[in-house]
Formats: sequence, C-alpha cells, structure tokens
Amino acid sequence: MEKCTDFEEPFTAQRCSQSLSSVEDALYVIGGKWKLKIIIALQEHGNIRFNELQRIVAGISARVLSNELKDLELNGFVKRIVHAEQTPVVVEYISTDYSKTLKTVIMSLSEWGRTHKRNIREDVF
Amino acid sequence: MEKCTDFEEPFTAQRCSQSLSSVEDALYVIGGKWKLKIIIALQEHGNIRFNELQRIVAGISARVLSNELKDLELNGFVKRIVHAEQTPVVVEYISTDYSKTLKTVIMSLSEWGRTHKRNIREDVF
DNA sequence: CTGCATCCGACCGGATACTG
DNA sequence: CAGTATCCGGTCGGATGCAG
Repeated sequence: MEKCTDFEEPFTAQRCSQSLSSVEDALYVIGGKWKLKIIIALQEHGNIRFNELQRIVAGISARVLSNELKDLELNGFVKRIVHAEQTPVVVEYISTDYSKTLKTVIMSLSEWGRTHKRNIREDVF
Repeated sequence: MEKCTDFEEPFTAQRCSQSLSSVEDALYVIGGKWKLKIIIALQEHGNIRFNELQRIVAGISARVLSNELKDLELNGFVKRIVHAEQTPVVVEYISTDYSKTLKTVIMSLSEWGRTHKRNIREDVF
C-alpha cells in the first residue's frame, strides 16, 4: 500500500495499488508460455500459415499451437482466414487490430529482455 | 519482417524484428503463472513475510511460493532476510533494485489489463 | 497442408504431515 | 512462523495416425 513513491506520475498511488489485480487480468489472457510469442510472430509477419507459424515459434508442437490459436481467436487477437477455393485447403492467420493494443506491452517487454540479456552477459549473477 | 510500421520511433524496424527473441528472454525469467504477481506484491508492500505474501498472492500454495521465491532470488529480484535473533525465526522478503527495472513492464501490463477488463465488460466478445 | 483424436508418459502442483 | 517431504491425482504435451 505504501511504497508507491517508486512510481512517478501520471500513475497515482491508487492506481499503483491496483496493478496486481490488473496485471492478473492481463496475464489471464496473454499469459502462458506461447501466447505472446505467437502474437508477436503474427505481428511481425503479415498473413502467415500454420506450418510457417510453427516454424517461427520455435519449439511449439502442432497440437499446442492449434489450441493456442483457438484461444487467441476467441479473445480477438487473431483472425483465421480459410481459402476454400483451393485444395488442399490453405489457411492463413493474421493479427487483429485489437492485438495492436498490446504494442506498449510488447515494447517494454522486449526492451527489458534486451537489457536483461546484456546484464546477464556482463555481470554474472 | 515488414509490418514494422506499426511501431513508431525510437523503435526501428531492425529492433522490431528482434522483439520475439527479446521477449522470449524476458519471459524466460519473469514468465510463468506467479513470478510477476510476486514481484508486484513485493514492490507494493515493503518488507513482507512468507505467510503474508501467500495471503496477498491469492491462490498460491506454500510449496509453489517457496520454489518461486528461490527462483526470483537467484535471478536477483528478491532479497531474503533472516532475523535469526528471534524464535520462531522471522524471515522477510524484499524486492531488490533490479526488480525496479521492471517498472515499465508492469506499468504497461497493468494499464493494458485495466483497459482490457473495461472492454470485456462493454463489448462482449 | 491443416489440423483433430488418441494414447500415454512426465511433471506440475494440491493436500497433508512434519521439522526447526 | 517458515518452510520441507511425501504422496498422488490431474493436466500438459509429445508422438503417432488419420481425415478433409
């Protein structure tokens, strides 16, 4: 409840004390091992197909990727586009406008990750 | 590789295309169900003891909290302080300066979470 | 190609009991 | 209080096979 002096404006003490709850809400949707990685991969490439996506998100299995994509689609982060006119069927995934609202989150996370890696290399904890 | 126009300065296209890797590095350390929540709880309160922490991070079991704290200590996010002069032993946990570098990450995540919750309430996806 | 169904082992983590 | 040890059920997820 105290200790909010670490955070400067425009984040008030009141907002600060609610960050746990809000972060929980965020992690509920984009938490987990793969969600953010998939969202990023989809943002960096335009339309992208299942197998290509699996190649980019290194280490993920088809089954897990499939489930994650369903989740992400339900939550409005991903659009699934089926090109039915062809055989075999071509399916493309594309990130939605709503996933763009994660821009700041992804920015700060990648910034921190980059800095952290540098720290690790220099100091050894 | 393209599509980086969504991101404005000072984040160049080159940095953008590396965000997947950097975010992976970040998630490797602060990813998972509990890590960030614990870090936030420790930042919001000053020194804090094990059971109190378990109460604040709702839903976590003693075993998991214990393991997570070891992890966080190894990675320099948490300091463990033992007050040996008393019996029973009093142990306090406190967040380190390094965990303050996560400020921006936590900010953006909680901001997003707050907005997302509002969106969910209004539109129903 | 794009997945889903099934099998099955690994491991995550809850409950409980116990120690210092 | 601050954890640890053990047990054990549930889930996660890899491998494989199959379908559209």
